[in-house]
Parts: sequence; C-alpha cells; structure tokens
Amino acid sequence: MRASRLFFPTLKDDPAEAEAISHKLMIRAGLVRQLAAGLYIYLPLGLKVVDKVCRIIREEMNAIGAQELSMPILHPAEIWQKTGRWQEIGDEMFRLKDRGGRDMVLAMTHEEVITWLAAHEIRSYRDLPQVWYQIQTKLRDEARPKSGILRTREFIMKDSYSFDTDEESLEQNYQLHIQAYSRIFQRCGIRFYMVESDPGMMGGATAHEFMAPSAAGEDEVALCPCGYSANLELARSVPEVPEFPQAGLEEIATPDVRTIDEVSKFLNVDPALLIKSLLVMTDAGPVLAMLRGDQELQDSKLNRIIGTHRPASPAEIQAITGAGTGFIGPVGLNLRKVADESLERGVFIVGANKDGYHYKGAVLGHDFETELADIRRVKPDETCPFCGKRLSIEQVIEIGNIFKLGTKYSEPLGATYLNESGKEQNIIMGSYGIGPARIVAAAIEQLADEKGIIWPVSIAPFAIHVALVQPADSQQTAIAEKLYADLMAAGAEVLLDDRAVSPGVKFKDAELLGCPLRVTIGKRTVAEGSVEVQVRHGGEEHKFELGTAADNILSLLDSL
RNA sequence: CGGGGCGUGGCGCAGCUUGGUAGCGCGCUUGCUUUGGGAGCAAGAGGCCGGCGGUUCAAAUCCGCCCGCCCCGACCA
Repeated sequence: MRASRLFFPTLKDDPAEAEAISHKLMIRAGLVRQLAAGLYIYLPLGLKVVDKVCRIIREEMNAIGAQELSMPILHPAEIWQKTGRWQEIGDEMFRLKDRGGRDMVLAMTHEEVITWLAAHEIRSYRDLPQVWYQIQTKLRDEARPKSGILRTREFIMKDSYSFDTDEESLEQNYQLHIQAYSRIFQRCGIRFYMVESDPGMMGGATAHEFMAPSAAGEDEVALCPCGYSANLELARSVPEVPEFPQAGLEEIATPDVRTIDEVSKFLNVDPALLIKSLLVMTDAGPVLAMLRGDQELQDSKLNRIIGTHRPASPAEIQAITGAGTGFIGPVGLNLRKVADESLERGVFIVGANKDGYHYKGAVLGHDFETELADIRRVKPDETCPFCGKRLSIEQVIEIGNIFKLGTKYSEPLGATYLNESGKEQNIIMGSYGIGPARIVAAAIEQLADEKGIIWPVSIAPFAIHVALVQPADSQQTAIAEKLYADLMAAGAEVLLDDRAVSPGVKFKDAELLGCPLRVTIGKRTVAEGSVEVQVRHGGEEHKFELGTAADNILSLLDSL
C-alpha cells in the first residue's frame, strides 16, 4: 500500500475527549473515528488490525473443531421471553417493534438464538458434541460507554457455544476453549491472566475470564504466585486477625464521632476493632451489612446473597435504626443482617443506634446475631486462602470469558436430545466470548510508548513501513520502489510512504502508526548503497546493503 | 440514574467575570523556496460561537429549558 493513497488521517495533538492511551492513539493514528457515544467507525488501518485479530481467532477456533456460522442481530422477543431474559435484563437491551407491532430485540449476545437452532436441529446423542461460533456484532445500550473502543454500545464479538451430552464432555470443550484462548492471546502478543469469575447474568456455575493487565481496564483481579487468580468480584483472602480487647458490652459516649476513621482516632484503637455497619434497602426490606472497620464492602458479593439493593438514605437510616449515619450497629436491631465472616470471632466496637454513642465489647452470638458470609473486598497483601502467600491486585481489561451454562438455556427453549436408551435429555451448554476490539486496545495499552503505537508483528496493519525521504529524487524513488516490490513479492505487508511531505512528518507518522520495522531510504543511504532499518520496539537500528536488503529485512522481521 | 466538567472554522484552544458584531496555533488551498525529525515566506479559503426561548438598542458573553460529549460513581454478556 502506498501512503499517498491510504486513508489514515493522523493527528498531532491528543483529542480532547480521550483519556485512555489506546483511545488517544487509535484516534491519532487514524484507526477509528467516533460517531456518537460508544459508536465508532473503523477506518482502513483500524479495520485491518481487527481483521488480523479475527483471522487468528478463526484459526484457533477451527483448530479445536469449532464451526463458524452467522446469526441475525435482530431477534424476535419471544425467544428472550422464553429464557426470562426479556424481563431480567433492563435498559441495557435495545428493544423495538417491527411494522406488525411485534416486539423485537437487538442482540446483546446469542445464547437464545443458538439454542433455538440446537433445539430445532439436534435430535440424538449421535449429533453431539458440537461447537458453533460466529464473529458478529452485538448491541448493548451501555449506561456509560467509555475509554474509546473498550466499552461501546456496538461491538463485534467472537462468541462460541458448546453442546454436550454430559458434564464430562462439557469439561472437555471448556478445556479446549481455554487452550484456544490462550493461544489466541499469545499470538496477538498481549499479556493476560485467566481468572475465576462471577457467572453473572449468563447463569451457570463455573466461569473464567481472560484479563489483560492495563491501567485502562475496568476490572481488578487478585493474583497469587501459587496460581490462584480471581476477579475481585469473588476473590477470597484471609485477613489478618487483630488483638481483641475483653468482652463485655458497654455503652460509650462518642459525641459527633461518626466515621471509622473518627471513631478509631477518638478511642485510639485499630480500625480493625470496629464494625462498619451499612444499611441497604432491598425489595424485601432493609438489610444491615457489616464489615470490619479496616475492610470495604464488595458489593457484588453482597448482591449474590441479598439480591439487588441500594444504600439507605439518611432519612431511612434514621427511621429504621433510630440513629443517624455513623451511629448504627447490629445490637438490638431487628432486621436481616449479613456480616463478613471475619467478624465471626472477636470483640468489637459498634454503633449503639443512638446518636453520639457506640458500644464496646460486642461479641457475635452474645450481643447480636447475624448471617455470616464473605462480603469483603480483597486488599493487596492479604493472604491467599490456598497457599498462604500474599495476594497482589492488578487492574485489567476483560478480553475473553468462558461459562459453563448447563441447561439454563436448553431447558426453556427445549433443546434436547435422545440418549442411548431413547430418553429425552437437556443439552448441556457452554458459552465463550472474545472481544477482538478489546484485544486491539489491550495491545496498544500494553506496548505503546510516548511516540505512539508499537504493534506486535502478528496484528500490525503493515509489517514494514518504508519511509522514502525524498520522493522527488529519482534515485531514492527507484530504490524504494524496487525494495517495496521485492518485499511484497516475498509476501510481506508493506506500507510505502511516498507522500510529498517533510521527513519529520514521515518519521513521526511512522512512529505513531507503530509498524514493527521502519526502513528509511534517503540521501544518506543512497550514498552508502544501503538502507537503514529501525525496529519500532526498542529502537534497534540496522544497515543493510542494497543487494541483500530485502532478504535481511525479512529475516529480521522473522526474528521479532 | 447520581455527581462533576466541557460544547467557539477540520483539530487543539483563547475570548464570557465587566454585553458593542470573533481571535490564536496547527491543519487546508495557491505560488516560490526547502528536503534525514512535525520546514520558510507570501497570498487565501473556512465559523447560523451545540439548539430553542428570554432579557437588552445590542448576546459567544447575562437568564431559563433542552441536546450532545467526556470523567467519577452506580450499572455492566
């Protein structure tokens, strides 16, 4: 491709609306343009990179026996009503009516459709197992699109679905996907972790996510050297146990001292000796959530125990507990309570449900009763529950996920098969996603430097960027054209910058675009009968004689 | 949905406090020069100042409503 004909509008300045590195660079390098919040146009270079990622995905999916198909984006509401997600999912699903007044939905995901297909076409255990996949557009009316292409309202996804007769067979397909995913992310040149994850709205019991470490990520994971790794939504840890004082409930005056910080300073005690009491409201009434003063609530964990909830307002707190914010506690409070398991043993200071007062010496089982559960957020350096080493926490981009669905979709949609003894059984399903655009963003986030993008060879829009310094010079042009033709003939993807712009602009654009190798042909190299080659990642420079330049460039490329 | 910020040529911004008919840098066009790190000189083109309404002799500027975009939170296959 010649740069003089390539549509790649580059920008000198960072766009005002971009925050994330990948967002800034994708716009500056002319990969994408934003149409509206969460809606992006992929320009030629951006599309080229996404296509390369998709090609790798296809190769690896095909390699585990998955078969590509394509499903509609527009669905009849009926199948979503059958699985219950029509009701369960709220504003995040785009809904519309067709001319006949029938309810339709725009696909957020395709479990319903693929299961409909399986219900119609799978009859016998002899038809199983199957793995079907597609790379297709998904639409979600995101509450908050953000970070460029990381969270958008329309995006493509590779989604695959496995259909098995039993759990063991599902486990095999699950493992095959783990293998395929690992190879895909490796080949795309990004660092990633596989972590335990919350099945969430997908349903099912087992789920893992593939996470690429990046400051732009929206998720956090806990990691242990022993291999334990989990999304913070469900990560577990063993907290330090403090020295507790004597038991014996006693009211103490704490005038105008409300927060954990204030109380611990006022009483000169470790925050871990206090109970943090949070009142939340559910459909079934108020619930008191309790944590140690040095801990924070992991809302997703509480959510799984008490369902959807919201913090109580100050007025509600007053009405329900009789005290204001900062003075509430479990003692004498007759409502549902959920305490973090770290409160099971110990002697704590708690709010007295009376303005200006706390109790000290409160003991679970003696002074109050509560349900116990893990509802705290893991903190860095807490102990791993499996090996005792220290956990670290990293910010990550979710690039893929895998779920064991079981019969959550096959049952309501009637996807069954006849087993060996002629008995009808529900098909056991799995569902597996990858976000190609997120892989692209993660690669940029993880590798870029202050000059621009640095592509891994496997997904670079071009492998070699030939900078022809003076296109007006016939000698330089002849050399560049020959090299361009030779490299292309050898199968390499080459961008020839033949634009009549100043050398500085060419070099800056080459760095911004981030192709793995930049070949420079100018006055200096012509005089020496050589070409200059710079490796974008690391900046290493080489000089190759003209006669063997193409071969040397290609072997240098292979070595990257 | 809650909180905050922003909206002025293609891009990045100033002007708004104290109303008086729009400016800077980059980019773009033409010409000449230049040619290994975002070139120089000269001449140009390009803006219903997000929208609607109000106040006023007069609104980019003041007031109200709305829309859009970004950030934090909630939410999130």
